[in-house]
Amino acid sequence: MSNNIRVLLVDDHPVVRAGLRAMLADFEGVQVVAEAADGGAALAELAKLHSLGEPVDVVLMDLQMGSGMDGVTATGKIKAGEAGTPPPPVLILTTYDNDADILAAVEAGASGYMLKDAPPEQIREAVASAAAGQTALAPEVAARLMGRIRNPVHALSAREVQLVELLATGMSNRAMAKQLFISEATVKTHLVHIYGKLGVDNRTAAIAAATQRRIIRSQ
Amino acid sequence: MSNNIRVLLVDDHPVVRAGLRAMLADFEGVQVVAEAADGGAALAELAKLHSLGEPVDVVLMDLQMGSGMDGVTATGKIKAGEAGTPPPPVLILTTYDNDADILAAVEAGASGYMLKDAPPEQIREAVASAAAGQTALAPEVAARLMGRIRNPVHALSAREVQLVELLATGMSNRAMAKQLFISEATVKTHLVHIYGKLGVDNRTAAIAAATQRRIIRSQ
DNA sequence: CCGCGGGTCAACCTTTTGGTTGATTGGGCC
DNA sequence: GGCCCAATCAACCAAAAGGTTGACCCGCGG
Repeated sequence: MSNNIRVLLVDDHPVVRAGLRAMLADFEGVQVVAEAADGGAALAELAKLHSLGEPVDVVLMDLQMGSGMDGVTATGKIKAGEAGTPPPPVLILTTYDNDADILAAVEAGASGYMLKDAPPEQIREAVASAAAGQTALAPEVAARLMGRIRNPVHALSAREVQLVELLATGMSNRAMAKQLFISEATVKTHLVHIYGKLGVDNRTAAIAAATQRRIIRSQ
Repeated sequence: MSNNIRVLLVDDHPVVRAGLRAMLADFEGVQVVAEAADGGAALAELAKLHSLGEPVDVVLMDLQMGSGMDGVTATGKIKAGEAGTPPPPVLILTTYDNDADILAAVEAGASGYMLKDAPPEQIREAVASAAAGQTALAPEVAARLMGRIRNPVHALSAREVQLVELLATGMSNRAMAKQLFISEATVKTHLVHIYGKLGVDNRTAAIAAATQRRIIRSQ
Protein backbone atom coordinates (compact mmCIF):
# COMPACT_ATOMS: atom_id res chain seq x y z
CA MET A 1 0.00 0.00 0.00
CA SER A 2 1.50 3.26 -1.14
CA ASN A 3 1.08 6.11 1.28
CA ASN A 4 1.10 8.61 -1.55
CA ILE A 5 -1.84 7.99 -3.87
CA ARG A 6 -1.48 9.86 -7.15
CA VAL A 7 -4.87 11.07 -8.42
CA LEU A 8 -6.11 12.41 -11.77
CA LEU A 9 -9.24 14.56 -11.57
CA VAL A 10 -11.66 14.52 -14.50
CA ASP A 11 -14.58 16.95 -14.29
CA ASP A 12 -15.83 19.66 -16.62
CA HIS A 13 -16.67 22.05 -13.77
CA PRO A 14 -13.75 24.19 -12.57
CA VAL A 15 -15.58 24.70 -9.29
CA VAL A 16 -15.82 20.99 -8.64
CA ARG A 17 -12.19 20.40 -9.58
CA ALA A 18 -11.14 23.14 -7.18
CA GLY A 19 -13.30 21.61 -4.47
CA LEU A 20 -11.88 18.14 -4.89
CA ARG A 21 -8.36 19.50 -5.03
CA ALA A 22 -8.89 21.41 -1.80
CA MET A 23 -10.63 18.46 -0.17
CA LEU A 24 -8.02 15.90 -1.13
CA ALA A 25 -5.21 18.26 -0.16
CA ASP A 26 -6.41 17.89 3.44
CA PHE A 27 -5.78 14.17 3.36
CA GLU A 28 -2.46 12.55 4.10
CA GLY A 29 -1.13 10.31 1.39
CA VAL A 30 -3.27 11.66 -1.44
CA GLN A 31 -1.87 13.86 -4.15
CA VAL A 32 -3.70 15.37 -7.12
CA VAL A 33 -1.15 15.20 -9.93
CA ALA A 34 -3.29 16.37 -12.85
CA GLU A 35 -6.74 17.50 -13.97
CA ALA A 36 -8.78 17.17 -17.14
CA ALA A 37 -12.03 18.80 -18.26
CA ASP A 38 -13.28 15.86 -20.34
CA GLY A 39 -12.55 12.27 -21.27
CA GLY A 40 -10.28 13.07 -24.17
CA ALA A 41 -8.11 15.32 -22.06
CA ALA A 42 -8.01 12.62 -19.39
CA LEU A 43 -6.62 10.07 -21.84
CA ALA A 44 -4.03 12.58 -22.99
CA GLU A 45 -3.02 13.37 -19.41
CA LEU A 46 -2.67 9.67 -18.58
CA ALA A 47 -0.46 9.11 -21.61
CA LYS A 48 1.65 12.15 -20.85
CA LEU A 49 2.16 11.25 -17.19
CA HIS A 50 2.97 7.67 -18.15
CA SER A 51 5.63 8.79 -20.61
CA LEU A 52 7.11 10.98 -17.89
CA GLY A 53 7.34 7.99 -15.59
CA GLU A 54 4.80 9.52 -13.22
CA PRO A 55 1.97 6.98 -13.25
CA VAL A 56 -1.52 7.70 -11.90
CA ASP A 57 -2.84 5.51 -9.10
CA VAL A 58 -6.52 6.50 -9.26
CA VAL A 59 -8.71 8.37 -11.75
CA LEU A 60 -11.57 10.36 -10.19
CA MET A 61 -14.06 10.73 -13.00
CA ASP A 62 -17.35 12.57 -13.47
CA LEU A 63 -19.88 11.01 -15.85
CA GLN A 64 -21.67 14.05 -17.25
CA MET A 65 -19.30 16.14 -19.28
CA GLY A 66 -20.71 19.25 -20.90
CA SER A 67 -18.82 18.69 -24.11
CA GLY A 68 -16.19 16.25 -25.24
CA MET A 69 -15.93 12.58 -24.34
CA ASP A 70 -18.26 11.47 -21.55
CA GLY A 71 -17.11 9.60 -18.48
CA VAL A 72 -18.39 6.15 -19.40
CA THR A 73 -16.67 6.22 -22.78
CA ALA A 74 -13.47 7.52 -21.21
CA THR A 75 -13.55 4.81 -18.55
CA GLY A 76 -13.95 2.16 -21.22
CA LYS A 77 -11.04 3.51 -23.24
CA ILE A 78 -8.80 3.76 -20.18
CA LYS A 79 -9.61 0.21 -19.17
CA ALA A 80 -8.97 -0.92 -22.75
CA GLY A 81 -5.46 0.47 -22.39
CA GLU A 82 -5.97 3.17 -25.01
CA ALA A 83 -4.02 5.62 -22.89
CA GLY A 84 -0.97 3.43 -23.38
CA THR A 85 -0.74 2.77 -19.65
CA PRO A 86 -1.47 -0.13 -17.35
CA PRO A 87 -5.11 0.84 -16.60
CA PRO A 88 -5.41 2.57 -13.21
CA PRO A 89 -8.60 2.11 -11.15
CA VAL A 90 -11.34 4.53 -12.19
CA LEU A 91 -13.60 5.87 -9.44
CA ILE A 92 -16.81 7.48 -10.69
CA LEU A 93 -17.84 10.62 -8.78
CA THR A 94 -21.07 12.01 -10.11
CA THR A 95 -24.24 13.81 -9.11
CA TYR A 96 -26.96 11.32 -10.00
CA ASP A 97 -27.46 7.67 -9.29
CA ASN A 98 -29.69 6.32 -12.04
CA ASP A 99 -29.63 2.62 -12.84
CA ALA A 100 -28.56 3.11 -16.42
CA ASP A 101 -25.48 5.15 -15.52
CA ILE A 102 -24.40 2.85 -12.70
CA LEU A 103 -24.64 -0.26 -14.85
CA ALA A 104 -22.90 1.42 -17.78
CA ALA A 105 -20.06 2.59 -15.56
CA VAL A 106 -19.58 -0.83 -13.97
CA GLU A 107 -19.67 -2.46 -17.40
CA ALA A 108 -17.03 -0.03 -18.62
CA GLY A 109 -14.77 -1.17 -15.80
CA ALA A 110 -15.20 1.41 -13.06
CA SER A 111 -13.91 0.40 -9.63
CA GLY A 112 -16.48 2.43 -7.73
CA TYR A 113 -19.39 4.83 -7.91
CA MET A 114 -19.65 7.74 -5.49
CA LEU A 115 -22.06 10.66 -5.28
CA LYS A 116 -20.91 14.25 -5.13
CA ASP A 117 -22.95 15.02 -2.07
CA ALA A 118 -20.98 12.46 -0.10
CA PRO A 119 -19.10 13.71 2.97
CA PRO A 120 -15.35 14.22 2.40
CA GLU A 121 -14.40 11.31 4.61
CA GLN A 122 -16.40 8.92 2.42
CA ILE A 123 -14.67 10.19 -0.70
CA ARG A 124 -11.27 9.78 0.92
CA GLU A 125 -12.06 6.19 1.88
CA ALA A 126 -13.31 5.45 -1.62
CA VAL A 127 -10.09 6.79 -3.16
CA ALA A 128 -8.02 4.67 -0.78
CA SER A 129 -10.12 1.58 -1.57
CA ALA A 130 -9.78 2.14 -5.30
CA ALA A 131 -6.02 2.61 -4.99
CA ALA A 132 -5.85 -0.67 -3.09
CA GLY A 133 -7.62 -2.42 -5.93
CA GLN A 134 -10.90 -2.76 -4.06
CA THR A 135 -14.35 -1.61 -5.14
CA ALA A 136 -16.21 1.25 -3.50
CA LEU A 137 -19.91 1.92 -3.80
CA ALA A 138 -21.72 4.80 -2.15
CA PRO A 139 -24.29 3.54 0.34
CA GLU A 140 -27.11 4.99 -1.77
CA VAL A 141 -25.81 3.20 -4.84
CA ALA A 142 -25.32 -0.07 -3.01
CA ALA A 143 -28.80 0.21 -1.57
CA ARG A 144 -30.25 0.75 -5.02
CA LEU A 145 -28.55 -2.32 -6.43
CA MET A 146 -29.52 -4.44 -3.42
CA GLY A 147 -33.10 -3.25 -3.73
CA ARG A 148 -33.19 -4.35 -7.35
CA ILE A 149 -31.94 -7.80 -6.45
CA ARG A 150 -33.96 -8.30 -3.30
CA ASN A 151 -37.30 -7.03 -4.57
CA PRO A 152 -37.74 -7.97 -8.21
CA VAL A 153 -41.54 -7.85 -7.87
CA HIS A 154 -41.76 -4.27 -9.01
CA ALA A 155 -38.78 -4.43 -11.34
CA LEU A 156 -39.61 -3.81 -14.98
CA SER A 157 -38.60 -6.43 -17.50
CA ALA A 158 -36.15 -5.47 -20.24
CA ARG A 159 -38.99 -5.18 -22.72
CA GLU A 160 -40.96 -2.99 -20.36
CA VAL A 161 -37.99 -0.67 -19.85
CA GLN A 162 -37.76 -0.42 -23.61
CA LEU A 163 -41.42 0.61 -23.73
CA VAL A 164 -40.93 3.25 -21.04
CA GLU A 165 -37.99 4.69 -22.93
CA LEU A 166 -40.08 5.09 -26.06
CA LEU A 167 -42.95 6.40 -23.96
CA ALA A 168 -40.71 9.16 -22.65
CA THR A 169 -40.01 10.35 -26.17
CA GLY A 170 -43.70 11.10 -26.59
CA MET A 171 -44.65 8.30 -28.95
CA SER A 172 -48.24 7.05 -29.26
CA ASN A 173 -49.16 3.42 -28.77
CA ARG A 174 -49.42 3.01 -32.52
CA ALA A 175 -45.98 4.51 -33.09
CA MET A 176 -44.41 2.31 -30.44
CA ALA A 177 -46.10 -0.75 -31.95
CA LYS A 178 -44.62 0.02 -35.37
CA GLN A 179 -41.21 0.77 -33.92
CA LEU A 180 -41.10 -2.52 -32.01
CA PHE A 181 -42.84 -4.59 -34.71
CA ILE A 182 -45.64 -5.66 -32.37
CA SER A 183 -49.37 -4.92 -32.29
CA GLU A 184 -51.00 -2.08 -30.45
CA ALA A 185 -52.72 -4.65 -28.28
CA THR A 186 -49.36 -5.86 -27.05
CA VAL A 187 -48.21 -2.34 -26.40
CA LYS A 188 -51.30 -1.76 -24.29
CA THR A 189 -50.71 -4.97 -22.37
CA HIS A 190 -47.15 -3.94 -21.61
CA LEU A 191 -48.31 -0.51 -20.51
CA VAL A 192 -50.87 -1.97 -18.12
CA HIS A 193 -48.15 -4.12 -16.58
CA ILE A 194 -45.85 -1.11 -16.32
CA TYR A 195 -48.54 1.00 -14.65
CA GLY A 196 -49.13 -1.76 -12.17
CA LYS A 197 -45.47 -2.13 -11.27
CA LEU A 198 -44.92 1.60 -10.98
CA GLY A 199 -48.16 2.19 -9.11
CA VAL A 200 -49.54 4.73 -11.58
CA ASP A 201 -52.48 4.83 -13.96
CA ASN A 202 -51.42 6.82 -16.98
CA ARG A 203 -48.45 7.23 -19.29
CA THR A 204 -47.26 10.62 -18.11
CA ALA A 205 -47.23 9.51 -14.50
CA ALA A 206 -45.32 6.41 -15.61
CA ILE A 207 -42.65 8.61 -17.18
CA ALA A 208 -42.43 10.71 -14.03
CA ALA A 209 -42.17 7.61 -11.84
CA ALA A 210 -39.59 5.94 -14.07
CA THR A 211 -37.52 9.10 -14.10
CA GLN A 212 -37.77 9.52 -10.36
CA ARG A 213 -36.81 5.90 -9.72
CA ARG A 214 -33.90 6.34 -12.09
CA ILE A 215 -35.16 3.57 -14.36
CA ILE A 216 -34.62 5.88 -17.28
CA ARG A 217 -32.49 8.97 -17.49
CA SER A 218 -33.87 12.18 -18.77
CA GLN A 219 -32.18 15.06 -20.59
CA MET B 1 -17.76 50.77 -2.00
CA SER B 2 -16.25 48.14 0.28
CA ASN B 3 -13.20 46.38 -1.09
CA ASN B 4 -13.93 43.39 1.10
CA ILE B 5 -17.06 41.64 -0.14
CA ARG B 6 -18.54 39.36 2.50
CA VAL B 7 -20.06 36.25 0.93
CA LEU B 8 -22.43 33.54 2.19
CA LEU B 9 -22.22 30.21 0.32
CA VAL B 10 -25.36 28.11 0.02
CA ASP B 11 -24.94 24.69 -1.60
CA ASP B 12 -25.77 21.19 -0.47
CA HIS B 13 -22.61 19.65 -1.92
CA PRO B 14 -19.56 19.83 0.36
CA VAL B 15 -17.36 19.46 -2.72
CA VAL B 16 -18.86 22.50 -4.39
CA ARG B 17 -18.64 24.59 -1.23
CA ALA B 18 -14.99 23.66 -0.89
CA GLY B 19 -14.40 24.56 -4.52
CA LEU B 20 -16.04 27.95 -4.24
CA ARG B 21 -14.25 28.66 -1.00
CA ALA B 22 -10.90 27.83 -2.59
CA MET B 23 -11.75 29.75 -5.74
CA LEU B 24 -12.92 32.87 -3.98
CA ALA B 25 -9.98 32.76 -1.60
CA ASP B 26 -7.76 33.48 -4.58
CA PHE B 27 -9.54 36.76 -5.23
CA GLU B 28 -8.64 40.03 -3.53
CA GLY B 29 -11.48 41.71 -1.72
CA VAL B 30 -13.74 38.68 -1.43
CA GLN B 31 -14.24 36.84 1.82
CA VAL B 32 -16.42 33.80 2.49
CA VAL B 33 -17.85 34.47 5.93
CA ALA B 34 -20.26 31.54 6.22
CA GLU B 35 -21.72 28.48 4.51
CA ALA B 36 -25.08 26.75 4.53
CA ALA B 37 -26.22 23.40 3.13
CA ASP B 38 -29.80 24.46 2.36
CA GLY B 39 -32.15 27.45 2.29
CA GLY B 40 -33.25 27.16 5.88
CA ALA B 41 -29.68 27.13 7.15
CA ALA B 42 -28.95 30.12 4.89
CA LEU B 43 -31.72 32.17 6.50
CA ALA B 44 -30.46 31.21 9.93
CA GLU B 45 -26.89 32.18 9.04
CA LEU B 46 -28.02 35.54 7.70
CA ALA B 47 -29.94 36.26 10.87
CA LYS B 48 -27.05 35.17 13.06
CA LEU B 49 -24.47 37.23 11.20
CA HIS B 50 -26.80 40.24 11.23
CA SER B 51 -27.26 40.03 14.96
CA LEU B 52 -23.49 39.84 15.36
CA GLY B 53 -23.12 43.02 13.35
CA GLU B 54 -21.34 41.16 10.56
CA PRO B 55 -23.65 41.67 7.58
CA VAL B 56 -23.41 39.67 4.38
CA ASP B 57 -22.79 41.54 1.11
CA VAL B 58 -23.65 38.77 -1.37
CA VAL B 59 -25.36 35.39 -1.11
CA LEU B 60 -24.08 32.76 -3.55
CA MET B 61 -26.95 30.31 -3.86
CA ASP B 62 -27.47 26.97 -5.58
CA LEU B 63 -31.01 26.16 -6.73
CA GLN B 64 -31.16 22.39 -6.42
CA MET B 65 -30.86 21.38 -2.79
CA GLY B 66 -30.99 17.68 -2.06
CA SER B 67 -33.16 18.19 0.99
CA GLY B 68 -34.41 21.20 2.86
CA MET B 69 -35.54 24.52 1.44
CA ASP B 70 -34.73 24.99 -2.25
CA GLY B 71 -32.87 27.99 -3.60
CA VAL B 72 -35.82 29.81 -5.18
CA THR B 73 -37.85 29.64 -2.00
CA ALA B 74 -34.88 30.76 0.04
CA THR B 75 -34.20 33.66 -2.30
CA GLY B 76 -37.80 34.78 -2.02
CA LYS B 77 -37.69 34.64 1.76
CA ILE B 78 -34.41 36.52 1.95
CA LYS B 79 -35.75 39.22 -0.36
CA ALA B 80 -38.91 39.41 1.72
CA GLY B 81 -36.72 40.26 4.68
CA GLU B 82 -37.54 37.07 6.56
CA ALA B 83 -33.96 36.76 7.70
CA GLY B 84 -34.45 39.98 9.63
CA THR B 85 -31.77 41.73 7.60
CA PRO B 86 -31.71 44.32 4.87
CA PRO B 87 -31.86 41.84 1.94
CA PRO B 88 -28.41 41.32 0.40
CA PRO B 89 -28.11 40.61 -3.34
CA VAL B 90 -28.60 36.93 -4.15
CA LEU B 91 -26.51 35.49 -6.97
CA ILE B 92 -27.74 32.14 -8.28
CA LEU B 93 -24.99 29.66 -9.13
CA THR B 94 -26.38 26.43 -10.49
CA THR B 95 -25.75 23.61 -12.93
CA TYR B 96 -28.65 23.92 -15.36
CA ASP B 97 -30.03 26.78 -17.37
CA ASN B 98 -33.66 25.87 -17.96
CA ASP B 99 -36.23 28.58 -18.54
CA ALA B 100 -38.40 27.66 -15.59
CA ASP B 101 -35.57 27.98 -13.08
CA ILE B 102 -34.27 31.22 -14.53
CA LEU B 103 -37.68 32.87 -14.53
CA ALA B 104 -38.50 31.59 -11.05
CA ALA B 105 -35.17 32.86 -9.70
CA VAL B 106 -35.55 36.29 -11.27
CA GLU B 107 -39.13 36.51 -10.01
CA ALA B 108 -37.93 35.61 -6.53
CA GLY B 109 -35.54 38.57 -6.66
CA ALA B 110 -32.20 37.10 -7.68
CA SER B 111 -29.59 39.59 -8.84
CA GLY B 112 -27.91 37.20 -11.23
CA TYR B 113 -27.79 33.70 -12.64
CA MET B 114 -24.49 31.95 -13.25
CA LEU B 115 -23.64 28.41 -14.32
CA LYS B 116 -21.26 26.21 -12.38
CA ASP B 117 -19.18 25.44 -15.41
CA ALA B 118 -18.29 29.10 -15.74
CA PRO B 119 -14.60 30.00 -15.54
CA PRO B 120 -13.50 31.37 -12.17
CA GLU B 121 -12.94 34.86 -13.54
CA GLN B 122 -16.57 35.08 -14.64
CA ILE B 123 -17.77 34.04 -11.21
CA ARG B 124 -15.56 36.65 -9.56
CA GLU B 125 -16.92 39.36 -11.83
CA ALA B 126 -20.48 38.28 -11.12
CA VAL B 127 -19.90 38.43 -7.37
CA ALA B 128 -18.43 41.93 -7.71
CA SER B 129 -21.35 43.04 -9.89
CA ALA B 130 -23.89 41.69 -7.44
CA ALA B 131 -22.12 43.37 -4.53
CA ALA B 132 -22.25 46.65 -6.47
CA GLY B 133 -26.00 46.27 -6.83
CA GLN B 134 -25.83 45.37 -10.51
CA THR B 135 -27.24 42.30 -12.23
CA ALA B 136 -25.09 39.53 -13.67
CA LEU B 137 -26.21 36.94 -16.18
CA ALA B 138 -24.09 34.16 -17.63
CA PRO B 139 -23.72 34.50 -21.40
CA GLU B 140 -25.68 31.28 -21.96
CA VAL B 141 -28.48 32.52 -19.73
CA ALA B 142 -28.54 35.92 -21.39
CA ALA B 143 -28.67 34.26 -24.79
CA ARG B 144 -31.61 32.14 -23.72
CA LEU B 145 -33.55 35.14 -22.48
CA MET B 146 -32.72 37.12 -25.60
CA GLY B 147 -33.93 34.22 -27.71
CA ARG B 148 -37.21 34.26 -25.85
CA ILE B 149 -37.64 37.96 -26.40
CA ARG B 150 -36.56 38.00 -30.00
CA ASN B 151 -38.66 35.03 -31.03
CA PRO B 152 -41.71 35.05 -28.82
CA VAL B 153 -43.81 33.17 -31.37
CA HIS B 154 -43.00 29.77 -29.95
CA ALA B 155 -42.34 30.93 -26.41
CA LEU B 156 -44.66 29.56 -23.78
CA SER B 157 -46.39 32.06 -21.51
CA ALA B 158 -45.79 31.86 -17.77
CA ARG B 159 -49.12 30.13 -17.29
CA GLU B 160 -48.34 27.63 -20.01
CA VAL B 161 -44.97 26.82 -18.44
CA GLN B 162 -46.82 26.22 -15.21
CA LEU B 163 -49.09 23.77 -17.01
CA VAL B 164 -46.17 21.92 -18.56
CA GLU B 165 -44.54 21.57 -15.17
CA LEU B 166 -47.64 19.95 -13.73
CA LEU B 167 -47.97 17.86 -16.87
CA ALA B 168 -44.50 16.44 -16.30
CA THR B 169 -45.49 15.19 -12.86
CA GLY B 170 -48.07 12.94 -14.48
CA MET B 171 -51.21 14.81 -13.44
CA SER B 172 -54.49 14.41 -15.33
CA ASN B 173 -56.34 17.38 -16.78
CA ARG B 174 -58.79 17.20 -13.91
CA ALA B 175 -56.03 17.19 -11.31
CA MET B 176 -54.31 20.16 -12.94
CA ALA B 177 -57.61 22.04 -13.07
CA LYS B 178 -58.14 21.50 -9.35
CA GLN B 179 -54.57 22.44 -8.52
CA LEU B 180 -54.76 25.69 -10.49
CA PHE B 181 -58.36 26.53 -9.54
CA ILE B 182 -59.49 26.62 -13.18
CA SER B 183 -61.83 24.41 -15.19
CA GLU B 184 -60.84 21.39 -17.23
CA ALA B 185 -61.92 23.31 -20.30
CA THR B 186 -59.30 25.93 -19.61
CA VAL B 187 -56.68 23.29 -19.03
CA LYS B 188 -57.50 21.76 -22.39
CA THR B 189 -57.31 25.16 -24.06
CA HIS B 190 -53.88 25.77 -22.57
CA LEU B 191 -52.71 22.32 -23.64
CA VAL B 192 -53.83 22.91 -27.22
CA HIS B 193 -51.85 26.15 -27.27
CA ILE B 194 -48.83 24.41 -25.77
CA TYR B 195 -48.97 21.60 -28.33
CA GLY B 196 -49.12 24.19 -31.09
CA LYS B 197 -46.13 26.12 -29.82
CA LEU B 198 -44.05 23.02 -29.23
CA GLY B 199 -45.09 21.39 -32.48
CA VAL B 200 -46.46 18.23 -30.89
CA ASP B 201 -49.89 16.65 -30.55
CA ASN B 202 -50.01 14.89 -27.23
CA ARG B 203 -48.97 15.44 -23.65
CA THR B 204 -46.08 13.02 -23.47
CA ALA B 205 -44.47 14.52 -26.55
CA ALA B 206 -44.99 17.95 -25.01
CA ILE B 207 -43.07 16.85 -21.92
CA ALA B 208 -40.26 15.48 -24.06
CA ALA B 209 -40.09 18.66 -26.14
CA ALA B 210 -40.22 20.93 -23.10
CA THR B 211 -37.46 18.93 -21.43
CA GLN B 212 -35.29 19.01 -24.51
CA ARG B 213 -35.75 22.76 -24.96
CA ARG B 214 -34.98 23.26 -21.31
CA ILE B 215 -38.33 24.84 -20.64
CA ILE B 216 -38.61 22.57 -17.66
CA ARG B 217 -36.04 20.50 -15.84
CA SER B 218 -36.43 16.80 -15.54
CA GLN B 219 -34.80 15.18 -12.53
C1' DC C 1 -60.40 54.19 -28.50
C1' DC C 2 -59.97 50.01 -30.48
C1' DG C 3 -57.47 45.96 -31.50
C1' DC C 4 -54.65 42.16 -29.87
C1' DG C 5 -53.40 38.54 -27.04
C1' DG C 6 -53.62 35.94 -22.62
C1' DG C 7 -56.59 33.68 -19.66
C1' DT C 8 -60.93 31.93 -18.75
C1' DC C 9 -65.07 28.81 -19.88
C1' DA C 10 -68.75 25.78 -22.54
C1' DA C 11 -70.50 22.44 -25.86
C1' DC C 12 -69.65 19.06 -29.00
C1' DC C 13 -67.42 15.38 -31.34
C1' DT C 14 -63.44 12.18 -32.55
C1' DT C 15 -59.48 9.67 -31.29
C1' DT C 16 -56.59 7.71 -28.02
C1' DT C 17 -55.87 5.49 -23.72
C1' DG C 18 -57.02 2.73 -19.89
C1' DG C 19 -58.92 -1.64 -17.96
C1' DT C 20 -60.54 -6.35 -18.41
C1' DT C 21 -60.89 -10.92 -19.94
C1' DG C 22 -59.08 -14.50 -22.28
C1' DA C 23 -55.90 -17.04 -25.25
C1' DT C 24 -51.39 -18.72 -27.44
C1' DT C 25 -46.45 -19.46 -27.64
C1' DG C 26 -41.84 -20.38 -26.01
C1' DG C 27 -38.11 -20.48 -22.44
C1' DG C 28 -36.48 -21.58 -17.96
C1' DC C 29 -36.87 -24.30 -13.70
C1' DC C 30 -38.08 -28.01 -10.39
C1' DG D 1 -43.20 -33.65 -18.00
C1' DG D 2 -45.52 -29.98 -15.76
C1' DC D 3 -45.51 -25.20 -14.20
C1' DC D 4 -44.73 -20.37 -14.30
C1' DC D 5 -43.96 -16.26 -16.63
C1' DA D 6 -42.74 -12.92 -20.34
C1' DA D 7 -44.35 -11.74 -24.63
C1' DT D 8 -47.66 -11.74 -27.94
C1' DC D 9 -52.54 -10.74 -29.72
C1' DA D 10 -57.89 -9.91 -29.84
C1' DA D 11 -62.31 -7.93 -28.54
C1' DC D 12 -64.83 -4.96 -25.91
C1' DC D 13 -66.21 -1.09 -23.08
C1' DA D 14 -65.36 3.09 -20.25
C1' DA D 15 -62.74 7.09 -19.46
C1' DA D 16 -59.59 10.51 -20.73
C1' DA D 17 -57.50 13.31 -23.93
C1' DG D 18 -57.46 15.75 -28.38
C1' DG D 19 -59.62 19.24 -31.55
C1' DT D 20 -62.91 22.82 -32.90
C1' DT D 21 -65.85 26.66 -32.46
C1' DG D 22 -67.33 30.43 -30.12
C1' DA D 23 -67.49 33.50 -26.31
C1' DC D 24 -66.16 36.75 -22.37
C1' DC D 25 -62.98 39.71 -19.65
C1' DC D 26 -58.90 42.37 -19.04
C1' DG D 27 -54.58 44.91 -19.69
C1' DC D 28 -51.38 46.84 -22.83
C1' DG D 29 -49.96 49.55 -26.78
C1' DG D 30 -50.52 51.98 -31.16
